[in-house]
Amino acid sequence: MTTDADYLKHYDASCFPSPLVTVDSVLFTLHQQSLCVLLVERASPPQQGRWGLPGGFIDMQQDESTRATALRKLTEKTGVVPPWLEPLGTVSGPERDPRGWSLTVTWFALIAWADCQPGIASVSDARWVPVARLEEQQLAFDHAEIIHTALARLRQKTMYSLLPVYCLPESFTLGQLQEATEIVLGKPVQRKSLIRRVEASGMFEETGESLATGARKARLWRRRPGVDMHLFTRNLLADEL
Amino acid sequence: MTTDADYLKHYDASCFPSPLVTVDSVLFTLHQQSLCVLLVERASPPQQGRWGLPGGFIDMQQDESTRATALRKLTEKTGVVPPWLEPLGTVSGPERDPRGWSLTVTWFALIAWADCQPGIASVSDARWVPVARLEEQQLAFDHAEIIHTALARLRQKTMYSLLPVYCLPESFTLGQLQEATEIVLGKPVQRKSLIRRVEASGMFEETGESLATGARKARLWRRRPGVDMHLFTRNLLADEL
DNA sequence: GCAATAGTGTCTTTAAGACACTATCAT
DNA sequence: ATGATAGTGTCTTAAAGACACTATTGC
Repeated sequence: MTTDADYLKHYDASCFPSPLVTVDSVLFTLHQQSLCVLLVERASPPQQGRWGLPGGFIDMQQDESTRATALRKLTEKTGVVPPWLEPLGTVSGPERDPRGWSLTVTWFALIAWADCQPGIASVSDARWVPVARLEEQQLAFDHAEIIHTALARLRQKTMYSLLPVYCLPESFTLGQLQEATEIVLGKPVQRKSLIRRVEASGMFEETGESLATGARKARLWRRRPGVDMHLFTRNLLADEL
Repeated sequence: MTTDADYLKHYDASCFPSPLVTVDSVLFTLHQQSLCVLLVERASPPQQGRWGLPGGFIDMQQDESTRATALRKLTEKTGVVPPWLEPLGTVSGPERDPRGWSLTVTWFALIAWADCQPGIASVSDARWVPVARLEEQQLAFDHAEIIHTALARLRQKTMYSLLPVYCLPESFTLGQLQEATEIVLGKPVQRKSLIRRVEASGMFEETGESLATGARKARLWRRRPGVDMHLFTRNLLADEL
C-alpha cells in the first residue's frame, strides 16, 4: 500500500503522453432575421487563415474549469459575458488535428447581437456568420460538425423551454420572442402558445415600459433575476418535426 | 504565412503543458428492485483502495475516440458491450485530482444485469452498488457528483423515451418494462401509458414467446434491430416532479 | 372457481393548435 | 377612420392519467 503523499512525491505528469486538449464554443445570436454563429479567423497553424470556432488551450494557471476557458475566450472576442453558457460535449480522435490525438471540449452559448456588437465590429478576425451560409466556406477541423450538434441542441431545447430569450436584449417584447423562436425552429409558432408559456414559466416580469415597433406599443419584459430556466413537459411543434 | 507541413515539422506536443485526461463511465443496471451503478476498487494511487467509476487513461495507440476508451474499460470489467452508451459530459479543474489540473470525459451506459453477471461475479474489484446506498462510502474524487449527473439524465430521459429497456434482457415483458421505469423514476406509472408508448414508438416487436412470471403468461418483446430511440413529445409523470 | 397477473376500453385532464375576436397606436 | 401590430377568449386536438373492465393462467 502506497500513501497518496508518497506516490505524488514521485509522480511526474509529463511521463504520460496525453492528448492535445482544447476548448471551443458555439456562440449563437440572432441578427436580421437570421441565426448566426460567431467564427474567428485562425491566426496561426494548423489551418491558418481558415475560420473556426472561438476557443483555444486551457490556461492551467488561470482557468478553474473548461467553463472558465470557454468564457475567457468568448470574452476576449466579444468583450462581454454571454448570458447563457452550457456544456455541449466533446469530440476526440487521432485524426481530427494534424498535431496528433486531440480532444476538444465544446460549449454552447447565446447572446444578444447588440450586446457584443461594439466588441465584434472593432476587430477583423471575428464575425457573425448566418448558419444558412456556413456551407459556403470550409471551416477548420470538424467545427462544422460541432456547430451542427449545437444547432440540434438549440432547436430541441427551444421546443421545451424559452431558451431563445438569451438571444434577445435584456428587455424584449413578446413579438421579438416569437420571432426569435420562429427563426430558431424555422417554422411559425402560435403566438398564443408562447404567451401561455411566458406566463406559466414564471421566468419574466414586465418592466412597465413599452416599445413602439410600428403599430400598437408592445409591453417590455425582462428575465427575473435568480429564476432559472423553466422546462416544459411538452414540446412545441410536436407534429411538424 | 506558414504552411501546415512546415509548422508540423517543428511542432512538439510535449512543449505544451496539458491537463491529465481520463475517461470514466457511469454504468447502470437494475437488480432486485434497485437501480445499481458499477463501481471498481482503485488498484493504485491516488486514492488507492477507494471505490470509483470504471475508467482510465486514453490509449492513444488503440482508441479512436473517448467512446472507444469508455467501451474498452467497460468491456474489461464486465466482459460484454453495453447496449446503450452515450456521452454524459466533462468535469475539470485544478483541484479534483491531487496530480494536478485534470479533465475527465464521462459516459453514460446501461446494461442488463444478467448479461454481465458472469464477468462481474468472477472478480473482486468490481461490484454493483445500489444508488440508494452510495452515501455509505466515500467515493473516489468527484465520482459521486458525476453519478448524480448521470442519474438526473437517466430520470429525465426516462420521462420522454423508453430508455430503461436497455436495463432489461433482450427479451422482456411489458411488466418488466413498467417495473424498470418505476424503479428509475421512483414512482408508479400507468401501465396503459407505457403500453401506448411501446406501440407508438415502433421500436419493438413481439418475439412470439411468452413468459410465465406467476399468473397469466406475458408476451415477450424485443428491440427491432436498427430502429433508434424514439423520443416522445410529452413527459410521463409531468406533474409529480 | 379463485387469485393473480396480463392486457383492453374509455372517460377525464392538460396543455398545445387554431383562429376569431378586441385593444391600442400612427397616420 | 383605417391599417397594423398587440394581446385575449375559447374551441379543438393529442396524448397522458385514471380506472373499470375482460382475458388467461396456476392452483
